[in-house]
Amino acid sequence: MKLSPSEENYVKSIYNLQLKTGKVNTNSLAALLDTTAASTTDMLKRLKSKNLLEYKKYYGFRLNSAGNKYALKIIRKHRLWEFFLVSKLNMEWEKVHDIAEELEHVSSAELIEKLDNFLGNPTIDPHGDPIPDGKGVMPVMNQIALKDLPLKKSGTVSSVSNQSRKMMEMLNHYRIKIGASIRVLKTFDFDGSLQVKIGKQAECVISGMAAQNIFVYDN
Amino acid sequence: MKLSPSEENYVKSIYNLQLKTGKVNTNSLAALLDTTAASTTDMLKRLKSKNLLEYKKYYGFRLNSAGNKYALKIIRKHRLWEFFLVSKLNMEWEKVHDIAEELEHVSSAELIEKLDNFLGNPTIDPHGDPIPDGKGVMPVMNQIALKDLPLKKSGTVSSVSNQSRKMMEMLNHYRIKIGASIRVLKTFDFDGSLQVKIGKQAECVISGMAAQNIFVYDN
DNA sequence: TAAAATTTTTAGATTTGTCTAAAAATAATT
DNA sequence: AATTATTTTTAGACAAATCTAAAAATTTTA
Repeated sequence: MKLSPSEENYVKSIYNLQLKTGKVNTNSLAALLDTTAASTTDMLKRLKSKNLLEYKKYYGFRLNSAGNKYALKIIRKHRLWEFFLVSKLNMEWEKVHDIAEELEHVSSAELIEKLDNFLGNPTIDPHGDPIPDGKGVMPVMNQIALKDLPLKKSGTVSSVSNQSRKMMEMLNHYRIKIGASIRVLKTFDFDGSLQVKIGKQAECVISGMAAQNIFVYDN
Repeated sequence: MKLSPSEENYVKSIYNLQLKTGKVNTNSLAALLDTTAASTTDMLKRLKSKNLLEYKKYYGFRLNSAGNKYALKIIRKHRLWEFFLVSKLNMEWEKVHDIAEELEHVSSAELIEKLDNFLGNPTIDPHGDPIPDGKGVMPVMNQIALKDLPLKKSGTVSSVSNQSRKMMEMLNHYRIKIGASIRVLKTFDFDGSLQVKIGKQAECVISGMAAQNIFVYDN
């Protein structure tokens, strides 16, 4: 079954809200999609009639398994396109989201599987979010603070807890990008700082404070 | 100005019909877009109101310079995406048209310029059609029959006049693909056959009949 | 040139996705 | 528990893009 771009956006947003906050209500969904509660109710009925949603009026709603599957398909497309835009076209990761919002609605399944292969079957997108596989299975990745990554074990930078300009300035200096591989070689108990190796760069030292705010996938 | 996908499809189709047959009328446009004459009239009015079209009812219509420019932008996007699908994702050129029909409506200009660079600024798409440059200028390419290509001069296979299974079988055998580089080394007056070099393959001989039906850009 | 055929346009309806404003149901507060 | 506030749904309208059927204009044919 093929949904319209608009229907797909609702399905995706419901999925995201379910993940993040557990419960979704009409108003929060409307707010996320920058639309009205009335339009949202209309769409909920439509999605129910297409058997993607459990919905009882005034009571609540949530995606059923078909809806979940559909959502994961869109999220997979979105994140693969983001990966493409950053890794192949060298676009900045702050800019790719909006473009991927359009690309994710292109329908060909063959296209997406070939794109996935072309990109080397990545599992994390440029924002550090995991990419579901072709069967819609989200890779389970344990996200931990860099300071808790076992010595010598390599991790993949997944996110930063503090997105301030100062933090960004520092990440920039160390050339730490989301998706970069990182390894802790030594810790200094005196001040909690760590000696790390980032990608193929020369080893360097970062503070415990920084290592507390940088998160990695423990892979 | 940003048009809807539907409006873009009309603009593009008008452009293509103007190129191919010189004159466009409501019915032929409706046929090409697989819609009705009534819908087409509606859209002609819309495009006129957006100043992309000269249109007098019952008299006729054609794109003005803004409409032409817009059409070339869409065609550029379509052909660059086709090139991407074939050259990077290894899709078959018969399959890429429909996917490019969707991709061409993705709006980011930065995306298209970066894609163009990533692909190496190609000038011919996988179907042998020229790709307009970033300013909307169509590369002027002289298309001639392979049999008329001057000796030693290299050309780029642009199209074949006969798309029968038999023709395809032969092209396959010679590994002649659209976009391939080709050079005529010698002609045999006895039967009109030609000795040619295709890409980096070993030299071989093809019949005059074949060379009459294979077209190349004289570059 | 008058009748027939074709092309183009209009009129009115339909679907999708949206909106505002008001009503109904639920939740919070005193 | 009654009132107030919030959330959700309905009712009705609107714009975009489409359709069918009929009318109007143009072209072809006899």
